[in-house]
Amino acid sequence: MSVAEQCGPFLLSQEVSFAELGNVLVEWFSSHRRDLPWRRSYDPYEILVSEVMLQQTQMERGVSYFLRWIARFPTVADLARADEEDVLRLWEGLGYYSRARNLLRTARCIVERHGGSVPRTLPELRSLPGIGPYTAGAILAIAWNIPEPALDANGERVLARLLDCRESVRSRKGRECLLATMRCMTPEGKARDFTQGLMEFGALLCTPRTPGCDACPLRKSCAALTAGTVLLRPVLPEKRVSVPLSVVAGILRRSDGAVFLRRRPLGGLLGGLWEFPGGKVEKGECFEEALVRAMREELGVEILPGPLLCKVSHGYTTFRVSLRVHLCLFPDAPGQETILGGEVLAGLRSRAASESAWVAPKALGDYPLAGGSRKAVRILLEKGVFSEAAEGDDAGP
DNA sequence: CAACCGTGGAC
DNA sequence: TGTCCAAGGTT
Repeated sequence: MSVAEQCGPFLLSQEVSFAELGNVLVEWFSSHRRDLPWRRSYDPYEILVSEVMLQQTQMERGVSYFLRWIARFPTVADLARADEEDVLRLWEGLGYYSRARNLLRTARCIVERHGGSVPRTLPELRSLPGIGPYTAGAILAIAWNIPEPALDANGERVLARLLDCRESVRSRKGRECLLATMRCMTPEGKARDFTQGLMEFGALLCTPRTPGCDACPLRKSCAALTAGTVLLRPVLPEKRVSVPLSVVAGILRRSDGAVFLRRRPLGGLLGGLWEFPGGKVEKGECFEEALVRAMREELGVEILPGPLLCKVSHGYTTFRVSLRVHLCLFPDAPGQETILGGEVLAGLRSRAASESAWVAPKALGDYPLAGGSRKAVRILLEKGVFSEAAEGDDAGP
């Protein structure tokens, strides 16, 4: 009990032990568990994929991506043989793209260093790229039924409310307190169902805004409910303000109808994804001026700003982007704005090298696109912007 | 420890 | 429409 006293007034009714509360959650899970594809066989590779895929991702989206992924890469060995391009294509739209590249690296490590089977120890799992404390614990508990605590945002919320924990869940003290509580609560031999049950409970009943306290099997033991602080738990860090940002992108069209895409550098924001060229609108600039400058600085081409094709808004963690997509015109080819001259074409090739491609509109779906460009493509295809010119050959990556 | 890395659903 | 938030990890 000293564990809980460290982070809040501990009001748990004295007759009930943590272990018994753990069993209550296991019991609750047995009758409320959702039927998820990886809960059929608890295949360790499938657990690995699902855990990485569902990091910071909502369940419903995760399931559809998971099914597609398993159909394409049924085993670790299949994934280890894959191209990064294929992997990113299957991940497109899920966000946090380093997860996809790390998952591919992890599969290759498992094949090379562990004979193709997912490790069963904490140090081995933690040494794999993209596997942190949560995911390592989740794999041990869910795939192997080994009692290692795996605390995600759902579990943090449930336990912080149960204890009425006043410490921030980001602080070491708060975290240690909740982890210790989770260890105490894990029923003997039931790590798999308890770990999933705690998360499922947080996702379905003990939700952030509208928790179902009336129907909660832990209500008599919940310190936050007694104290009236349920909606104040867990204590989360303050949000940073989201900064508005104006961005412009240009559509370069070749005479055969193909459009120009470039690939973002690996490692940074949206690393490895494709997008229309362009850049930030600096202070004092209008969108058209920024477009001309960006195309000159980044591709070395002189263009005239063409008509506005669409506007897109797109939010990121720390900023929100207002994107405008313009057609690019060429001063040397009046009246032939969709045709790039041979010199311009050669210049583009030498500047952009392998990190760019001319893509037929119908082949745009073959490229993993960054969020803004993906939204723009959807709009432009709906508007029929690309349907005027004849479609040329697919200029693949 | 703080900052960074995406996206879409809920309200 | 805007804000909050999610089955986190890395640097």
